[in-house]
Amino acid sequence: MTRRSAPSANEDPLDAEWKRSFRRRLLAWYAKHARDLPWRRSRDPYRVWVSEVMLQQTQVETVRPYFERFMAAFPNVAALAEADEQAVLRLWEGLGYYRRARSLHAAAKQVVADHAGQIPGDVATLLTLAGVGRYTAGAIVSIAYDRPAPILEANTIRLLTRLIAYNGEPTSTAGQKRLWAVAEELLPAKGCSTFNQALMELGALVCTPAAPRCETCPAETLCRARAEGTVERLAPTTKKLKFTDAREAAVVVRKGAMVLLRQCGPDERWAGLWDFPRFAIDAEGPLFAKDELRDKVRGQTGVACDPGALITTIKHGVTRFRITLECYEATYKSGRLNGATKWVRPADLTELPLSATGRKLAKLLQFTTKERRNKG
DNA sequence: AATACGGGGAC
DNA sequence: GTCCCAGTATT
Repeated sequence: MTRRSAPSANEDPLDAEWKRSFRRRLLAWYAKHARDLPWRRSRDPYRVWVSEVMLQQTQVETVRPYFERFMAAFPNVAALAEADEQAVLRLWEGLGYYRRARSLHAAAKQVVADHAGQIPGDVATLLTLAGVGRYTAGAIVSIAYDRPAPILEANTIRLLTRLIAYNGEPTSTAGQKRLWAVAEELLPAKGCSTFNQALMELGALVCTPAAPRCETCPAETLCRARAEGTVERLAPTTKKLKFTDAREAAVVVRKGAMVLLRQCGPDERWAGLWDFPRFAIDAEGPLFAKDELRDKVRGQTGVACDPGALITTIKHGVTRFRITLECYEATYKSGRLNGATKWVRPADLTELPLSATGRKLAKLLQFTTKERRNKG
């Protein structure tokens, strides 16, 4: 185990002149290097809020097109509050973490009902909104309202950890506490909107996880880790997770031109989204799975079917699972649908919000068996 | 303090 | 393949 120097050295108040210098250099750098991002074109609190929620654990380039579409469909908080949740989820499809979309929609209703349609401008009130945590609240207060509120997220955790050469675990409770304090201490009295965005931008473009561009960093001579030569030896700012393999089956039950879909319940993964009947399977391979498929489709939908050929196998990762999804054909035999289940024409699947694998399978259904084979 | 929650980009 | 991403809520 490597001996680290005493953490107490990291707890010292930051030098006032050092802080001024850091702020000045950071802002000068940002003035030159800020990216043109759609959510930076105005400080409308609604736009900032939507962008911040979309950006939670999601990369900027991934969010960009989603943000544009979402704002076109729901240009203000009233429009979002009045929207149908299915429409909101459909626009969120592919972005992941669908609870964000449901929370955002619920919070929009909260804002209309409890705050006269005005997005709150203080952290404490923002924290009462669904899906708004300490980071997002701080981001809205600082970026949209240009008022002092610290932020701490992936980019700035890494940046600040290096800047002060934090020698504990940045992901620990103590580490987070310290880094939030640093974020607050660095915050200028004025210009918090630009400052916080600049902090994140520097983390995203220069103070990167791998191969940070220290030679071009405006804070190079102020950075304690750079001075110590520990930039790439500090404790990681993210936790790694181990994957578990899982085998699942999805079943395309056909009844004439229709296929069977079910809506995921509020307490399961993909809550609110639709998917083909889908479940974990124990049996090995198509020849042995039929009885199990029949039983589980019936249990999940109330419908009896006759399972047939394997259509395709889809591999994908979701949260901590590495899933191998076997997709089977089946024909309807009998039985009535239970609650959240319905028959849908394949062409109409475009209107439903589906999981990524559900969408992949839905797209395949547009083709004949022979065309699918040719696609490999 | 640990875990659940998605999907895709970058290497 | 692995790592990571403008986190939040729940247990």
